[in-house]
Amino acid sequence: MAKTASPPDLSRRERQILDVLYKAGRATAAEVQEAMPAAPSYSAVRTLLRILEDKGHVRHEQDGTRYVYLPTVARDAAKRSALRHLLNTFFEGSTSQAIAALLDEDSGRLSNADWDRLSVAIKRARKEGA
Amino acid sequence: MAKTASPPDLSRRERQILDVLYKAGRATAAEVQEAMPAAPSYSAVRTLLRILEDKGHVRHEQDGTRYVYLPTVARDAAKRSALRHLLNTFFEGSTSQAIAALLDEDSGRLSNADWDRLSVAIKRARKEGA
DNA sequence: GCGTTGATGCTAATTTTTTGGCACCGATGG
DNA sequence: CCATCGGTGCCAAAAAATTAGCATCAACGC
Repeated sequence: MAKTASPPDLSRRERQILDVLYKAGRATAAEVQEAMPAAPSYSAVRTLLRILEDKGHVRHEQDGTRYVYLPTVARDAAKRSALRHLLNTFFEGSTSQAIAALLDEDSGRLSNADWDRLSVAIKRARKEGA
Repeated sequence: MAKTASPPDLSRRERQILDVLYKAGRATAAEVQEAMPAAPSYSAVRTLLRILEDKGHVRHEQDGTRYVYLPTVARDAAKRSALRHLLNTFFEGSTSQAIAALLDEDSGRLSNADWDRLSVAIKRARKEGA
């Protein structure tokens, strides 16, 4: 079972950092710090990043002098895992309930193109599933 | 701003407990313990529940001799908040992307009734939104 | 060549979490 | 009435997370 963005085994700060990385895709320690809520010191952030790297949640690439950090678990896998967790916690595992909630949430902000894309996706998914 | 099921300010155990409570709706300390991943001692769980109560995330009702715990923030609000967080972290805030992911996730498990309900929900949402 | 800047590695100290233990209390039933 | 059972409250110890400091090193500009 892969790690996720909100697995039950990460500390508060670790989670925050991973969230930032998933959102940004990749970031330096400084960038992570900026993006963090109630950010701690730069030094603290770096330490956390190193810890996350130890645990295997994060890796880094060298970019000139500095490091750029990335999540190890593919965004996509993390995404799925997070979705599943949310589904189980709040939607009794029901996909359709979740979709309904999403629609309810901000139907107003969807463009016509969005709606069309959605209709298509649904038709396609329905066929595939059957 | 209300608290959610995965707010950046809860500790690991606190989050786990809150997740359990949101999923179950209400539960005694013992039930919470059972439902927890890698559960600690009963005593530890009770302490955490008391802490969560202090912080205002949880309240309890008396049921005969014992306590039954409930989240203070309505399930619905927590749900929304968690959704929004997920959207921002993994879907660039895009509702339609998220829905697409949900459909992709397990289209196979949706019944015809589910699909129909979904279609209706979408049509309705589209009208309302415009 | 040399100081300054901006990064890193490591480590120690602090703070928070997490845990379990123990005393107490009401209900139950022998 | 007393012992037991299942719960609670409080507290202190242990473990983990969080934080910051300091030494070091490469690149850059003067």
